Amino acid sequence: MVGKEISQAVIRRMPRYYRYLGELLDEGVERISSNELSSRMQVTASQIRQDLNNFGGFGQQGYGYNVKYLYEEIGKILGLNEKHNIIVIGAGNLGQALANYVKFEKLGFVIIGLFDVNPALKGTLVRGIEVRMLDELADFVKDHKVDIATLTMPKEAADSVADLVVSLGIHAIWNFAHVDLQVLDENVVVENVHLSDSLMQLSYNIVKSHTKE
Amino acid sequence: MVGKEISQAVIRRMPRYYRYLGELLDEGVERISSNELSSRMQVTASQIRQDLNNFGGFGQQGYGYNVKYLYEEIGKILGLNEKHNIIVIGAGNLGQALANYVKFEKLGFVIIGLFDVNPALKGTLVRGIEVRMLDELADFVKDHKVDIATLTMPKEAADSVADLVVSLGIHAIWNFAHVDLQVLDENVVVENVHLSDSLMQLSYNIVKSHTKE
DNA sequence: TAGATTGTTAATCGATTAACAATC
DNA sequence: TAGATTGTTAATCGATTAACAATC
Repeated sequence: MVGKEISQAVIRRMPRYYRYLGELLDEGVERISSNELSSRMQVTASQIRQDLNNFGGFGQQGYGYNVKYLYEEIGKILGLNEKHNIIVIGAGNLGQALANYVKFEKLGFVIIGLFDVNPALKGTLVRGIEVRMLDELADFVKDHKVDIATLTMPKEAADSVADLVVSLGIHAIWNFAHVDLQVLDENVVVENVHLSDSLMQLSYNIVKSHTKE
Repeated sequence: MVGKEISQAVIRRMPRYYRYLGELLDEGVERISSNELSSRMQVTASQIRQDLNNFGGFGQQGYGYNVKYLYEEIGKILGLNEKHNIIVIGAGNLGQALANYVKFEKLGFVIIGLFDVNPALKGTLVRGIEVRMLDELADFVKDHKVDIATLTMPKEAADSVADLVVSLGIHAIWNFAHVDLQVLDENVVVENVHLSDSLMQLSYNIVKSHTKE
């Protein structure tokens, strides 16, 4: 059954709600109204209520939202109630940086494997994880549950690696390669992080702010 | 003078146009119609024409767009005709990974300095750039033109470092710390890269694709 | 009960798509 | 000139905001 489709605009905001609720929880705040949250987050209270009601009625009239409950519910919506095993393909600087990120693990994303094609890296340890060669991936996937494949290799190689991971049954790709992956399989979800696009957007805004003055 | 405001939705698409036009240029394609580009990029031809016409009439009726010309014009819109000097504050794994990214340099973004507060890192060389201590930043900024400060430190420190760089006259921040920076100065532009938000969005889509089946 | 605040419907605003006159 | 394709206006669609009845 397919529920009513929730727009990407809403989904992009959910992690931010999750973060703010986490902070409130740390501060010991027990309940919060859409109005208070609104002034903290600089979004309208109306949007908060609309966004949340895409997923269910988490609040209570006259009371507001219970912080802990809402935090946990959003966590579930985002799939954070389950562990996700991640592999990183491309053990260069970025791949290693990602493997070293402790924060991800706190959210339930555990990096269990690092792969590369460069024989010089074989066996290198990154945060206790040894770098394997890409041709060992098929065997690795047989022995380990892999939920997400992170791609950090140069763009020229990205499409063929994406094909490989999909053929091995991995259904989620976190793509840092600067291409639009040609993944035809409908069941594969792809999330792109295009760092140079982000830098160009910043650069655009710099130009704009100069012409304003 | 302030021109009509161009929406963020449009600006987010510009780097993608730039990328596709670069590819066409490499392929030796001289001209392209909004229709051909449309089928390559999987967006509507109408949107392409609308987007471009926010910035000017770059095409020619009956002909289409000259690839080289349009590529260069979008480059100018994105500020890529000028070099940008970048410093990275936080010389941990991510900071070092960013400093090692050759791709940015090709786009005119040159990393000229690396800073940290950890004395153990002092003097370490990353791609020929030595890591300096954060208290040397004020002097560094006097001697070097710094266009963009990249923040990769833990979120707890991000706000005070943002204040520091702004007080030193840096007007653009590329923020990787997982907070919404409280920069009050209207003239400072901030671009956020929230990697864990991205991972959570992926995770959401994984959950969704499972419930669909 | 009265007051507060949600959940939800209606109104507005903005972004995308369609259509077509202008023009190369 | 005829054909092609832009630039731009008009129509549609979707997302945000406002309003308010439901209800705790």
